[in-house]
Parts: sequence; structure tokens; C-alpha cells
Amino acid sequence: MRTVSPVERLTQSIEDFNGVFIRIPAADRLSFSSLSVLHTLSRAGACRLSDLVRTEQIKQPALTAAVAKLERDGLVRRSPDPDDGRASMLSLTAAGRRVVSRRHAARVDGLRRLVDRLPPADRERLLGIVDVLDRIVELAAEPEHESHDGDAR
Amino acid sequence: MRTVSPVERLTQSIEDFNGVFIRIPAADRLSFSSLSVLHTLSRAGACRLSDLVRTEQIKQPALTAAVAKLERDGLVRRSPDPDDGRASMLSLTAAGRRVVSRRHAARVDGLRRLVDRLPPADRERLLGIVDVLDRIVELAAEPEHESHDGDAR
DNA sequence: CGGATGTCAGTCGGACTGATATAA
DNA sequence: CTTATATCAGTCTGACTGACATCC
Repeated sequence: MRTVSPVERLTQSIEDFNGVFIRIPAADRLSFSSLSVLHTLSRAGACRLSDLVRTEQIKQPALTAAVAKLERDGLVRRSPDPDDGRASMLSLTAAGRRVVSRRHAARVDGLRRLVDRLPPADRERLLGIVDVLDRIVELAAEPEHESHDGDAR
Repeated sequence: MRTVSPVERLTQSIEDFNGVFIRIPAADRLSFSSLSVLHTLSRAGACRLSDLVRTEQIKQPALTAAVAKLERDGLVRRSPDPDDGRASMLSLTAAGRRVVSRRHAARVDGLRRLVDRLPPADRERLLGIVDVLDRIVELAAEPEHESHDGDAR
């Protein structure tokens, strides 16, 4: 039996936890990718399509189609970029923001049911981890000093 | 400005964290659903198709197709269920286990790069959360009574 | 027979590659 | 002219619904 590092055990636990966390009723007729676009726009604010190409896991033509559908559904708005005639700025409409917050609320609700059943000490430890998670998200956005390549996908 | 509960803040942080955590190179020509099937089989061991229908987010016919492809690719094996002539038992092949552990290793690697950059105290707190996450996964699998604690582990 | 388990058939949305228009 | 931004065209995988075979 080989040694398992702490980070490996943490990764395993997060993978399993996400199996629970991610499952929420679909309800909206939106694909995984479209929901991800809405979430990104909610987090990062107005973006250009080429910005989304970097964060989303799909190629430009698929993103064009996804955004076109979101616009038809009234969840995303496009305005011309004043500084660059080629590009449009994408942002959420009020209806788009509602979709994001409705799904967020469903996750809060599901997680709360579970957290409420934890022993109080565990509950406190879990809730106290928020700032560390936020710090990790910040670190991931930073340039990362000693990177060896940037290939992705 | 309205009040934000601790669970709401935690949910938000996990959502954002997952944006970082989930992004790993695709490499294998496998769909999201197929990867989820492999992960479930890895976690739960041999299953019948109807068991997977409960855990996966797709309907039975789509699962039939997905499993057929995984079998063609040599990642999943089917054996007849001795107790039930209608059903097959599904399990991972060695190649299937390798796919799961390769992806796991990629996540471990990505997470380690970030965890290494945390202040030591934060790192300890994060790694110490593993048992709470595991407990939540257990709770989610239980029929939902409402007692905190119940068994050791 | 009625209820479960699994597959088949037809359709459709969403993703890919490769080529193309327009502006910087 | 070359590069960046975005879209168009054609193809293919993978999901759905509804019908069906098979076994408890």
C-alpha cells in the first residue's frame, strides 16, 4: 500500500464532494456551457467573446452559437465595444442575473441541509474555510511566477 | 445591502473554487458523462446500469450508449449478473482505472501548485477539512433523517 | 400478467474543424 | 500585409422521447 499525500486525499474528497454539490435540478433549458457562461459573466462582469474563449471550455464558434442563443432567450445583452469595432461587450440582463441567483440559491439550500446535520465543531471548521478558498481562487488568477508552458485545453 | 449567511458565502466560494478546480486538460476523447461514469464505477465498484441511472445525470438510453462506447474503448467490462438474467454487472478494466487515476493525478498536481503557495496556517486548515467533506458525502448518501452524528468512522 | 431492466429508432441541440468577412 | 475578432458551413457525437424485447 503506497503513501497518499495530504493534497491527494484532499483532491479525492473534493472530487467526491462535488458529486454531491453539483447535482441540482436543471429546470432551465440551458446547457452546461451556457450556464457556465452566465456564471462567468456574473462573476467577472462585462466581457468580450474572446475573453470567454479563455475561461470557457469550448471553441470560438461554439461560443458564438451559445451566446446567440442566450441573447435570443433574453439572458445576455450585447453592446458594441466603443474602443474596438470588431468586438462586442457581453453582459447579463436582469433575467440572466435571476437565472444565476436561482441556481445559486438551489445550491445554498442543498448544502445547508447537509451542513445543518454536521456536528457543530465540524460545521464551524467548514464555514471557516471560506477565506482560504477565496485565496486559492485569487492565486489561480495570478500570473504564476515559474510557469513552464501555457498550453491548455 | 442584504445579509449573507455563512452557508451562502461558503456556497459562493465553492462555486468559484470549482471554476479553478475543474479545469484540467481533456486529453482523452471522453465526454463529461463518460468520465462521470468512470468516476462512479471507481468509487462505488461494480454496478448495474440501473444503479448508474440514479447517480448519473442522463437517461437510460443515453447511458446504454455511453457504456457501449466505454466497452468498445476497453475501459469498462460487462459480466452477466448471476442473480438476475436481465442485468449486467459493469466494472472498470485496468485501462479504465488508469484513465481515472490519470485525471485524478492531474487535479492533484494542479491543486498542489496552489496549495503550496498558501501561508502554512491556511494550508493546514484546508488540508484538515478532508474529514468534514467525507462526512458530508456520507450524509448525502443517507436517507436524510435529522440527527447530527450517528456513527463513528 | 404486471413491473423492472435494458435496448432500438428517430430526432435534435450543441460541439468540432476549416474557411471566411471585417476591423486593428 | 498580418493579426485579432467573430461568424458561417458542414459534420458528428451524444442527449432526448417513445416504442419495444426480455426476464423477474
